[in-house]
Amino acid sequence: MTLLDETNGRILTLLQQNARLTHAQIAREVGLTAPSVAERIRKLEDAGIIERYTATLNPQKLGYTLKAFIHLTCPASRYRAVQEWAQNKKEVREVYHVLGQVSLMLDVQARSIEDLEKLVQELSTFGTTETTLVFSTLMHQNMW
Amino acid sequence: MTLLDETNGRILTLLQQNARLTHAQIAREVGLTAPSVAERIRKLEDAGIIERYTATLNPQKLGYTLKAFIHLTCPASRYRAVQEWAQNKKEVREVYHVLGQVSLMLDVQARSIEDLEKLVQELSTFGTTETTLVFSTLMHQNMW
DNA sequence: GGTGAAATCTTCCTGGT
DNA sequence: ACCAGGAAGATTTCACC
Repeated sequence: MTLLDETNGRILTLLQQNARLTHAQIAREVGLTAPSVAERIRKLEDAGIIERYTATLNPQKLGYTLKAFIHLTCPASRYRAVQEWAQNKKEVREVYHVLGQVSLMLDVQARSIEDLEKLVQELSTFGTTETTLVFSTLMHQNMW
Repeated sequence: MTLLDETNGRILTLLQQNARLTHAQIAREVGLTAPSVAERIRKLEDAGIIERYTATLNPQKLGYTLKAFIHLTCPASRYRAVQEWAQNKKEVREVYHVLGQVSLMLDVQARSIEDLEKLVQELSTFGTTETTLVFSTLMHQNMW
């Protein structure tokens, strides 16, 4: 068996849709037994294809009503400082190092416009920022 | 009990770190019994705070060696067409509707530069594009 | 790689405080 | 809201193909 055959593809799709499915439930879907599904999943984990299992929370319900991307242009020597600053901010979801004039891109969420303003102000100490506010997410796709 | 007390916060943190933890394991961590943890999780799900449980796959291991954001400026009347196009593309992870001159922002992955070029070319039929290639992800933060 | 069966653990349900 | 106990079901391990 190759690690990315049809059956494992279906297992990956199922686990992306619901990571708490039991091996028995998955086994029924793909036409195998539970131990055999468990073995396949273990190999996918060992190979690093499955990185982790995570619960996705609803930002709105936690008070984060705004989502934005902040492009930060700053010297590479400040990257570490930005990263350390970001570590303590629940508002910062991800920090990307990107190619081009803009050097860092931050995926952020905020509880209010004032909250967002504060983030941008603090980031301004590192370099120049450009903020793109998100209206809505039109689509989300699974990986497999 | 309020739905977002200290205990539920810890449960949410644990489930974000590993969505496949058993109720018994979580119960040991937070000092409760399994049925009581199960009840709390059920309420968090019902309230929509927990949206879903998902397996996170490693894009690299699936052949997606490139990550990029594509900003697409196009008339609002084309949004639906873009969305339909994106639906059939495994390369497109998310589509955001954003404020400003740029109207849509696509989070994409590609297997090669040629693959990325093809995406950009196809998107060009909807409007003007600007692509930001991602070097690396410096940080990822949990929500709670 | 896969199965089937036994031992162990988890979950689900009920009833009690 | 939480706990305890028991039934039902899931996981894990192992011998076998």
